[in-house]
Amino acid sequence: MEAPSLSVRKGAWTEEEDILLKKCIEKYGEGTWHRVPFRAGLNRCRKSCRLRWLNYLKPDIKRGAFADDEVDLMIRLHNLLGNRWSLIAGRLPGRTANDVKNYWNTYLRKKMVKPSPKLNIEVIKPRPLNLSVPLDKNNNNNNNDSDHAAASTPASNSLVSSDSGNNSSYDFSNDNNEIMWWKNMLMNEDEPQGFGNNINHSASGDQFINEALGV
DNA sequence: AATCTCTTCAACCGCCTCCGG
DNA sequence: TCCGGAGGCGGTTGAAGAGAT
Repeated sequence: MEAPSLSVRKGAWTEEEDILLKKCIEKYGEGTWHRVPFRAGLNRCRKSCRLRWLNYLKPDIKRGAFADDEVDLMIRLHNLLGNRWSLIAGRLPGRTANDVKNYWNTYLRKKMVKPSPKLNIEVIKPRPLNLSVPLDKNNNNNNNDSDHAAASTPASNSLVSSDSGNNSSYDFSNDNNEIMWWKNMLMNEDEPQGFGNNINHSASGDQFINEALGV
């Protein structure tokens, strides 16, 4: 619960507040959000500070319209994960969960007027598949198929290659299982039987992600 | 030009999970 | 083991701008 401090400020952030928050994060780093309002001299709650930073002020945030390949990837991930916006955003470098959620609710939900049986997903429990095909770092196993655009896009590069840049997505370079799982999922998303067979539906997506991230 | 309606997206709210004491 | 605080997430709201009438 928030400390019922005398009238914590709400609503739109001012430029001045943004500057204060930015300076504070630059100085102390992210985290310990409960201390941020005090450190920054802001009359805002910790959640508001965190949200403002993550959704707007963070330097690597990508602004502007979603590219076709980002949308394609988003749809595929949504088919796999459901409304797990933070997980989806984690695979879209520079995009925030809020961006993804807003985009989905604004544009894509309209298109999915009635959820097809395929979209009526029970959230799968992602886990690495045992693929015998070695993963080519250039992802050339199936890249002749235009429908697999996601696998050759900058966004998805973070899925299949070492992503040592400063974006916030997970660096999969040390986890071939993770790489292969995602690769397989994205490529076979049109063929439910393609990924359903080897999946243990007893675990949760979170569990998988945690395992994959080694947490 | 004025008013109404729709769209967009930043921000808030409430809940859940995790972790340390 | 229990409890409280902090972090994080998804759903929802509402203000502002754009477009339509």
